[in-house]
Parts: sequence; C-alpha cells; structure tokens
Amino acid sequence: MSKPTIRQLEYLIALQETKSFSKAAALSNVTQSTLSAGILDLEESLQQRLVNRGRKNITLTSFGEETCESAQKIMEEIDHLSYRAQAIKSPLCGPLRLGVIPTIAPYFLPRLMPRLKEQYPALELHLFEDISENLFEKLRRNDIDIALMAFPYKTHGMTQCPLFKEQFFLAMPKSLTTKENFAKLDDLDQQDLLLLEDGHCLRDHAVEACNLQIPSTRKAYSATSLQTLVQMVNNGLGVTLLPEMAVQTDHLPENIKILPFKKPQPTREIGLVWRKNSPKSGEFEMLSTVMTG
Amino acid sequence: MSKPTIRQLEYLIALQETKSFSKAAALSNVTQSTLSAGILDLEESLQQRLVNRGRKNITLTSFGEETCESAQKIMEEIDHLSYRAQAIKSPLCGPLRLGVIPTIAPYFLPRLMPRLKEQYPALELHLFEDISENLFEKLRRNDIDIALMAFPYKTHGMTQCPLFKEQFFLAMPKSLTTKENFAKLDDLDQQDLLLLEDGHCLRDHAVEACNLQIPSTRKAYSATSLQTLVQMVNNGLGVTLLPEMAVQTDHLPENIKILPFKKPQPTREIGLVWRKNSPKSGEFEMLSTVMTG
DNA sequence: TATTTACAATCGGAAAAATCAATACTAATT
DNA sequence: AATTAGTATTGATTTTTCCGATTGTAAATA
Repeated sequence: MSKPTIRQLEYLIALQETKSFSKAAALSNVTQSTLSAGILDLEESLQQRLVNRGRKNITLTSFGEETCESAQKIMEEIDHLSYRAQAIKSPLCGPLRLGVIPTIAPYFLPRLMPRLKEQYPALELHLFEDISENLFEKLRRNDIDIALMAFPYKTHGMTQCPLFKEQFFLAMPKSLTTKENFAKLDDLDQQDLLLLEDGHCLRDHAVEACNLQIPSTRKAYSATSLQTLVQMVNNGLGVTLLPEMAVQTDHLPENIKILPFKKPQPTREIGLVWRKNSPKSGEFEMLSTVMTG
Repeated sequence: MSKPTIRQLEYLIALQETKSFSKAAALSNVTQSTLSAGILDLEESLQQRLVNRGRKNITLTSFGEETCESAQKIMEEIDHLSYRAQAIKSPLCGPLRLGVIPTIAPYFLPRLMPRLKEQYPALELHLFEDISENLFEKLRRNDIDIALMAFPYKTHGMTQCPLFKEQFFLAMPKSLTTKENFAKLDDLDQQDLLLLEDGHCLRDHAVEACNLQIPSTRKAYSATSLQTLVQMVNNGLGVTLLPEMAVQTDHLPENIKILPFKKPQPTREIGLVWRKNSPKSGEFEMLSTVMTG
C-alpha cells in the first residue's frame, strides 16, 4: 500500500495524452516496459484500475481520469516550485506577457520601458493592448501573465496590486473661456461631455467619478481613443476628462485648455492584476516597485 | 537539475514542523542521515538554500517556507488520490462529520438515519447542530466535512447541492379562526408574527419570502427553537411560519391551526454544502441521493 | 487456417537511488 | 579541555528503477 510516485503520475499523464503505452513511453523517455510496469505499480498501490486495456485502443477509467487531473495539479505545483527556485536567482528574466489597457499604454509604457530595460535587461516583454474585460479573460485563460489596468474593477480569483492614483483633468476648447482656474464636477452635465466608446473602463470611471447619468443618445459622440477624443475637443465639439498621464505626456493641440478639478477631484487608480496562484507572484511584486518608483 | 521527490518534500514538511533534523527524521521514520541527505539533495536540485542551519536552532528560508507550502498542497493532493481510490471500493464508510441547522435537524434526521444505516451500515455519522453561519465557518476550517442547510445562502468556494424545496405554512392559534382555508402573504404584517432569534436562516428566509420589514422591536418575541415557537403560538401570542417538515413531523399542540399559503407560496430550499476540493465529493453525491430518495 | 502485426506484460540483470549505521565535524556549554 | 547537542559525511546494503529481450494475446492479413 505504498504511495504514488511523481514518475508514475507522469506516466499516467503521458498515457492519457497518447492513449498508447508505447507512445507514452517514448514521450516520457523510457522504454515501454518501464512505463507499463510503472502504471501497473500505480494501479497496485491505489488498488484500482486506471486504464481500460482494449485490444485496439486504450482509455483511462473514470477513476483514471480523476487521478490524472490530480496528477496534473501536482505536476503543475512542482513546476511552479522549480520555476520559483530559478526566478529567485534571476528574477524578471525571459518572456513575460503584459496586457495594458488603451488609456494607459501610450502614456505609461514610454516612461516604463527604459527603466525596465535598465533594471531587468533580460526581460522579454510581450505587450497586449486591450480593454479591461478582454485582458481579464486573457489572464484567466493564461494567454497573458499580468495586466496593467485601472481600478475599481472586479477581478475574481486574481491579486490586485494598486500602484498609484491619478486625477482626471477637464479638457476644453480655449474658446469656452471662463475666468475660473478650476473646474467643478457640478459644471459637467451642462456641457457636451465627450467620452470613449463603450467597453473602455475610463468611460465607466469618468461616469462613476462624476456621478453622471449618461443618456445613451450621447453615444453618437463617443471616440475610440483618447487621442481622437482630444482632437474632437480641439475642434470645439465638447469637453472631456483626461487622466493625469495623458495631460503630462501628450503633445496637446493648440486649442485645448486643461483645468484641474476642485475637490472632490475625480480620480482613477492604476494597478496590476495577476492570477492569485501565479508562480511569478514574487516577480510581479518587484515589477510593481519598478512601476511606482 | 533533477526534480524534487515526494519523499524529499515530506522531509521538508517534517523539518518545518519539528525545526530539527533529528526529530524530523524520527517523524519521517528514517535516520537522521537519510533526512539530512534528502534535504541536501532537494537544495541541490532546486539550487536554493531551504534551511538556515543555525547552531542552536534551524529555520526555513523564505523560499523554504514557500516550497513547504507547495509541498503541503502536493501531499494533500496525493492523500486525496489515495483516499478516493479507497472510497470507490467502499464509499460512505468510516467517520463523516455532518453539520445540520437547527430548523432541519429534529425533523429530517429521524427520517434520514434509518435509511442511511441501511444503505451504508459502516458509516459513522458525527452530527453537529448549529446555525448556517457557524456551519459554514466549521466547513472552511475543516471541522466538519459537509453541512445540511437551507438556501439561498452564499457559500463561497463550496459546492452547493440542492436537495428539495419545501413550502412554509402559517401556524396560528385556533382562536383566530377565519373562514379562509388558505393564508395570504399580504395578511401577515397585520398580525403578530413570531420568529426565531437572529442568526437562524429560517428567520431570514421567512422575512425574505414574505417581503417583510421586521422592526427590531419585534425581537422581544423571538424564540430559540421552532418547538418553542410553536408553544408560543399555541398560547395565542401570535402566528408564525413553519417549514413543511416541521408540520409533517411535529406532534403539534391542540390549539394550533396550520394553513397553507395561496400562491405565491413562500418556500425555502434544503441542500448540502461541501468544500469544492473535498476528496469526498463523489461520496457526497451519493449521500444526496439517499437524502432525496 | 495459418501468419503476420501490433501492442502490452513479464523476466532477469544492471544501474541508480535511498537508506542505514557509524563516524566526523562544529559550535556552544560545562 | 571535555562534554553536549546538533548536522554532515562516508561506505556498505537494500530497494527501486530502468532497460533489453522475450512472451503472450488478440486482431488483421494472407
């Protein structure tokens, strides 16, 4: 009544993948006899058949499938173990798939990349620009390792790591001059507020921050990027909210005037999101300090 | 650069528990030299120190702790594996800790136990009666294996297995005679509705079902068990809602009249809850069929 | 029907590993 | 300096793993 072996569990996984003892053996880099014996041992130690040995093709029993799932979990955990051991010695090294929302990417990445290159020259950053919803889905499916996005956003089963808050500014055409040097939230719904199209969290956060009811008729004015939005404001079509980083970085057109808000200032929070069980969690913490620093 | 061994991970866990190579060795039923070599091998294969070897006492490095957590997950998964292999051959056998809420236990268990004894004579049922909140906590802490309770109730990270719905009946003193043979939900807030004390989900479900605002002043009337509540109704102190099983089973006092509700009938759902990753999930499914059948 | 094919199980021996018992080593304590 | 309390090391022994060759068996083919 001994315990299953990691090797035996590997054999079982290979067997499930190949549905053949000989192929599974090749996959596991052992001879067929070894794998056969290994599986028999496993069945012996569990006192349960794992494989239906048909003449033409073999299948796993339902308990075999169940066992295989556990085996995969175990192998995954072991891989994580080894990965982390490696990552301690040379963290943030090799490929890393980073998702970024469109209202952050063009402003934050140019600042980030040089610093990252300097501190972690071996890091291969693969970028994916998409809206929060899609990034979240990509995270869940392990299509990306980590996402840079704006909160509040519910990310179940993930770790959220807030980096910093930034305030929104009012961008208006110079023609709409006021003597005021500050905008007030109350003023907003009286004017033509231009927003990004649906799906951009910036839109939601702006709406939320300003406590506005946006009638769907306004959708006619929605734009697909902040740059476009700025152009629309420049042409006198209305006003909009711009996040701090867009104001600092963008080469803004002539005809645009930026006003800060009086308190309460509308803000959004920028942060990282990753799967709670990611083996790279430790490295992501380090990444976050590069991003805040 | 080989892979960690299950045995090595066991050694590490023993080491964390005992903080001593010799004691850990004894715990693992090997000699001190074996365990020492095992840990060294593990450190070698991960290329990382796992143990701070102080003269007086040893500690795990932070990576050692991290590795130990993974090791525990792995061991747990392996235990599950072995347990399930065993459980297939003789399911629902041995000790099982079942939590039951007080508004179900006295009515349902007398019906359940004989059938359970018949179908699974080797099952050792240990019963824990408590309110939903505490049962949930006991589940989380693995103080019980499974709970029988009433829905809706949010049980995060658990599997809910609904068994059946039961309707509520109105229990009133015979003195309050109406010509009606049915009660209506609208009638309720005009009368003295007696409820269980706070914490009982029956109270919440009744309130919810009847769409009532219960002023806290009514608390004066609250009782600690359905039996007590029935006595209060019997003494003409008011009316109450009783679940179907209480009506069917209880030897109700003379002075009480039971009325069914007109549609929409208020109901509650009875079901099982267990940890999603419980190795006994398969057996619990079987248990549920005994309970519905 | 006889033969071939395809595949898993089994066997015996060799290589690798895990383990033990004894011993060496090291720092703190007496 | 001797003792103590702990871990590391060593060499022999047992156990496990693995290979290569062989056997066994049902299906496919001739």
